[in-house]
Amino acid sequence: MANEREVTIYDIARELNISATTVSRGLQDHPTISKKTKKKILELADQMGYRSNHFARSLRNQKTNTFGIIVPRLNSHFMSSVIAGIENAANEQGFSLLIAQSSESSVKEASSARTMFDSRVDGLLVSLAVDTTELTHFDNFFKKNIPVIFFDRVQQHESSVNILIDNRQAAYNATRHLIEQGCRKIIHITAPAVQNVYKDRLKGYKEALSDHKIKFREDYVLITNLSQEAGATAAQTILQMKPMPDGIFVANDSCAIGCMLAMKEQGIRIPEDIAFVGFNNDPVTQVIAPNLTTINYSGYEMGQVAARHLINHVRDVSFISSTNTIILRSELIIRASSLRKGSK
Amino acid sequence: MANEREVTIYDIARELNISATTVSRGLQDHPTISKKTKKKILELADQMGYRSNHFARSLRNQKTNTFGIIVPRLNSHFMSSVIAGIENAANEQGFSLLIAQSSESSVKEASSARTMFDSRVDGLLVSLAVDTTELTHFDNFFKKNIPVIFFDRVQQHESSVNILIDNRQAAYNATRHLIEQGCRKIIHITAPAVQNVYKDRLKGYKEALSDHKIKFREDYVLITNLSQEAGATAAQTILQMKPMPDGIFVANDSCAIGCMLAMKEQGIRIPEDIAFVGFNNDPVTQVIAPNLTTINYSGYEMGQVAARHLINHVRDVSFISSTNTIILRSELIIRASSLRKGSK
DNA sequence: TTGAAAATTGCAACCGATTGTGTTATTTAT
DNA sequence: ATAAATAACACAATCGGTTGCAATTTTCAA
Repeated sequence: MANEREVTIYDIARELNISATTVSRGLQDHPTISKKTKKKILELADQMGYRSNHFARSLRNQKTNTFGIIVPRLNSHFMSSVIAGIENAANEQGFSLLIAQSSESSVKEASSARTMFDSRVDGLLVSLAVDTTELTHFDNFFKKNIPVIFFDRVQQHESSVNILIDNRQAAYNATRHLIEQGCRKIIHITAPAVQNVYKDRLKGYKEALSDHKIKFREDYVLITNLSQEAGATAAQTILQMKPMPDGIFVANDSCAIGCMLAMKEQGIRIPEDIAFVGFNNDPVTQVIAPNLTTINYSGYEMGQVAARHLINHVRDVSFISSTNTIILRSELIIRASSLRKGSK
Repeated sequence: MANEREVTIYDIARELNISATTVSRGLQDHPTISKKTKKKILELADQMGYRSNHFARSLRNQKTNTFGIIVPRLNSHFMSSVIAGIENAANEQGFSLLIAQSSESSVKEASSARTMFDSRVDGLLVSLAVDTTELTHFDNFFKKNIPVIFFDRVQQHESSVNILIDNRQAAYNATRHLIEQGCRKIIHITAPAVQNVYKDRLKGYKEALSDHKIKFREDYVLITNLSQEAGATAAQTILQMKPMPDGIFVANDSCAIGCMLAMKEQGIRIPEDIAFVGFNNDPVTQVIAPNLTTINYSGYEMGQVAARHLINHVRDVSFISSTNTIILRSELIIRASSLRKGSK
């Protein structure tokens, strides 16, 4: 079972009695090679089982045909949808993916970025860790003009594109929905306003309140890490408030779930006592009783859009990088957790 | 913002008035280079911001320092844990990861394998798609002696290693638990016995029945695709059985959940009317009411073990490949979905 | 038939790192 | 002090493909 040597363009050239140059050009469909020669090359290449050597090509071209992806975690429905979308668009165009997770740590994020940089990826797709406050660890990329696209959890940077939803509007709709269901004392559970995902959601929440003449209360905003456990902890805090709040808008589903479970355990009725709205439309929202009202948006699509944009950017040198932000659609999905009988 | 040229070993060599050979060897900590020279090289390299060129090195070494991973889906808690584990072990040793998902299609799996092959990964970690019946699409790897490790969803192959849990035993324990809870008419919902994960679970189920003098009934085994929707469909089938079964062992959690939800909707009480046991210990098992009894095993660990094994295999030429199968620990976690009051 | 434009194809350098072999400098032994 | 052994480093070929420019062949109008 000895390793047979790989077939190279030189082997093909020798066989055909032409130069490696011609083979190389023939394989690339270069216009100066005659159709006849091209055909011969292609056929023989196929027959001999030729496969191009990425490294030789990358070494010469200074291009890798690989994108790096850095996400906080892989294990959410949303993120794996995004990756599926990216994969779909990237594979279609012959790009490979190098994937890393930051585990919500900006330190790990920086180290992954470094790895990606050293791997010479042609572009980077990033959703930021929750504690990432600045983007200096991407400076390498910016300096070398390697395109970086941020999605979902983004931050403004002059030389990169952001792809996300209108978090302010989505949060506004969520909050307004709670208000329309008769809620007046509405809690907002979210993460530190470092990421503007959360900043914007808070803004939307505030605006909805204000538009309905409900006074914003600082103590109604609970800052957590949005984990399921954090939801349970928040529940304890909320249950001790007097008077008891009657609505909760949580900035993600799993935290909302944690909160709901803890409340249910205390005998709180949902939505009668407290109505809930989450964010992301994770499948678990349809497992919990009552089903969780939430904001839905397509990770798959976001991934596709991000990848396609990146591909365009890489392919087209003259790509007009005036695009700064791309906003995708999102919608409120109303389920039992927020539907109060006898309301309005 | 012009792209500055990369620093190469030649630049370092010129600066230090030594040869590139020495720089290369110095960087590799080669024994024939004096400590003094090494130190100088390392320092200057660092100072000049040198980073080694993967491609040049790969081209020369015929090694990529990259592993390929192919999994059915990324969006399960289990799989993302596995990947986290792999990432942890691989990064530690300086390996990069190329990740692809087969979406449970052996066709996509084959195409991903091809991509990985063309990318010249040094090794492959695979969890098979549910409909993969043969491994010919990995022949390329086998032929070239590129190590392939299968995990969780495995198939026997003379030249590859399998890493998994004892599915037969786990299923046996799950079924025995149901029997001990007083169940006598126990359904098993699973996938086609193409993957021996499912074959073994079925075997364990049968053995537990037989050991407790319960007759195995062919019609109590429901073959599905194990999706949540399939669980709901299965529920309808089961509800029409007379007499009604009193226990269900499902080969994964999300299908179990789908089934439970559909049953609850029909007013079936769990576990009083029907007891449930799932498989995987997905977080959602602790969201559903009642919480789902399930089989727990660590994806993270499985990933680490798989990656470490692969690294050893790649590093050590003389690695004794007598290892064929590695079995990891698993355990039954008993929760409310199967705990019947008043039973034994 | 001839000369020039157009169409094809080849030469050779280059991308950056690695390594077998040879060379020079330094020790050690005699 | 001199031969022999050892340490430290350099030469040059190699991995496989790409590309500017030159060389050759074909085509076609005059």
